[in-house]
Amino acid sequence: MFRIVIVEDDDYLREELVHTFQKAGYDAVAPVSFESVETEIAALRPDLVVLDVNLPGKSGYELCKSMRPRSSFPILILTARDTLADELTALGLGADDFLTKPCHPDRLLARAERLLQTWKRLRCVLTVGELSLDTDTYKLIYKDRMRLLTETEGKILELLMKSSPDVVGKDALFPAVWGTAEFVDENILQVNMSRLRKSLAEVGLGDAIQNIRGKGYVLEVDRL
Amino acid sequence: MFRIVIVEDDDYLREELVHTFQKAGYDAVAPVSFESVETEIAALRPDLVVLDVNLPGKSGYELCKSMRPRSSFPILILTARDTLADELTALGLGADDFLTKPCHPDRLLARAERLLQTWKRLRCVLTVGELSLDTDTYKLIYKDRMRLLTETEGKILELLMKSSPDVVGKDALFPAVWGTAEFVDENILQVNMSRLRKSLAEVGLGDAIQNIRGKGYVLEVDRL
DNA sequence: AATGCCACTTACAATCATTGTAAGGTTTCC
DNA sequence: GGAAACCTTACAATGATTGTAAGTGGCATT
Repeated sequence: MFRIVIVEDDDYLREELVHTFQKAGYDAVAPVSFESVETEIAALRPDLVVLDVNLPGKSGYELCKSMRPRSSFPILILTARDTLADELTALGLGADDFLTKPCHPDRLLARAERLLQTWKRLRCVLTVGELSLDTDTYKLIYKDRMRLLTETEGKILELLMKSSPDVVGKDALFPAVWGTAEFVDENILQVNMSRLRKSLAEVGLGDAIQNIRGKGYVLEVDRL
Repeated sequence: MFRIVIVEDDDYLREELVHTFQKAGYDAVAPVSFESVETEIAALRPDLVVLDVNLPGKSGYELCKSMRPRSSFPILILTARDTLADELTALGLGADDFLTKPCHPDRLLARAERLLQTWKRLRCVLTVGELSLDTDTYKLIYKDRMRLLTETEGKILELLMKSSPDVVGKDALFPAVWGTAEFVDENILQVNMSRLRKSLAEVGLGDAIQNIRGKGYVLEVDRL
C-alpha cells in the first residue's frame, strides 16, 4: 500500500485531505507539528508528499527545495495562489505536480495516483544532487554517464549517500557492508574504498569521496 | 539532447509548438501524416510525446491507451476541452500530464521539462503491461516482485518484450543473444529459455513464455 | 627532522555466480 | 509407435568479484 504524507497547517483542510486519501485506500498520514517537518517526513518514508505552500516557519517552497535533492519520492504542491509564476516556481524547485485549491478530490486522487505509478519503479533509487544509485542493482548514474558497481562498492556508496553530507565512521561502515562490527581487517575497507573511488572517477566524480583523518569518509556531490 | 515528438493536426498550432520547443533547445519533431502515427512515433524514439486529443482517425485518447502499455516515454496530453472528466480520462489512460489549450508556453515548457527529468532515469526500462525490465542491469519487476536476471536470460527477455505480442523465431534470438546467426547448438537456447521461465515463475509469471511449435516463442503478459 | 600512525594502491589467489555442454526425459503430431 | 521438437537436470569451464598481503605515501606530533 502506498503511503502519502500530507503537509498542511489548516486543521480542517488537513483532515479533509487525509480522509480523502484514506477513503481511496491509501495510507495517509499528516504531521501536526511543524517544528522539524523535514526529518519527520523522511522518517515516515513516504511514497508521495502533498505539500501546502503556506506553512508556519519554512514555506512549502523552501521545504520542497531542500528535500528534493535527496528525496526518493514525488512532491505534489497544493496552493491557494493561482498564478503562472507560482506554478513555474514550484516546478522549478523540483515539484512533480502543482494543483490549486480548491481542488476536486477526484482530480487530486488521479494526479496522485499517476505520480505514484511513475515513481513506483524509482523507489529503490537513492539520489544526491545529480548522482543516483539503484540500491537493488547498484547501477550508478551521474549526469549522463552510467556504470554498474559491484556489490561491495555499492553497499559502501549506498551508506555514504544515505548519510551525505555527514561523515560516516568506519564503525558504521563495517556493519552496513559486512554485517559485523567485529574487527575485520581495516585494509579491506581501504581496498574497496579505493575501488569505489576509481569507479566514481570513471563517471566524472573525481574526488567525491573525502577522507576525514581519524573520523571516516564523506560523500560530497555538488548540489546543482 | 531530449527529443520531443508532437502530434497535432492543426498546421498552425503544430508549427507553433515545434517552434516553442526548438527555441528552448529541444529536438522537436512532428509527424504531418496520421496514417500510421503509432509506428512513426515509436520509430522516432521520443523522450516525450505531446499529444493533441482531436486527431483525424484515432483520437489522442485511443493513441495514448494503445501506446502506453509498451511505451518507455511520458505522454503529455493537450486539449481544448477543459472538463474534469477529460482530465480524468486522460490520466486514467496513462497520460502523464494534462494541459488545456491555450496554454502559456512557459507552463508547457516547465511541465515538459519536469516529465523529461523524471523519466530520464527510466529510459532504459522496457515495459509490457505490469512487467518491466531494466535493460542495463536486467532487473525485472512484475507487480510488486523483483528479481535480477542473468545477462543471457535478460537478453532473451529483452527481445521477447520488444517483440511482444509477436512470435520471435530462433533465427531472431540467436543473433540478438549470441551475436551470431550461425546455427549454434539449439540446446543452449532451450536451456536458457528454461532458466528464464524459472526466473519468471518466481515473480509470479508462471507461463508467460509460450512456445509455438516450429515457429518460436511469444511473451504474453496480461495487459491489465 | 624523525617517528609512528593512518591512508592509499597494486598484485595475487580463493571464491562464487554464470554459462555452455551433455545426456536423458517429455510432449506433440503424423 | 516413432520421430521431431521441446524441456529439464547435472556438471564442468569460465570469468568476475572479493579478500589477503605487502609495500608506498603523507600527515601530525614530538
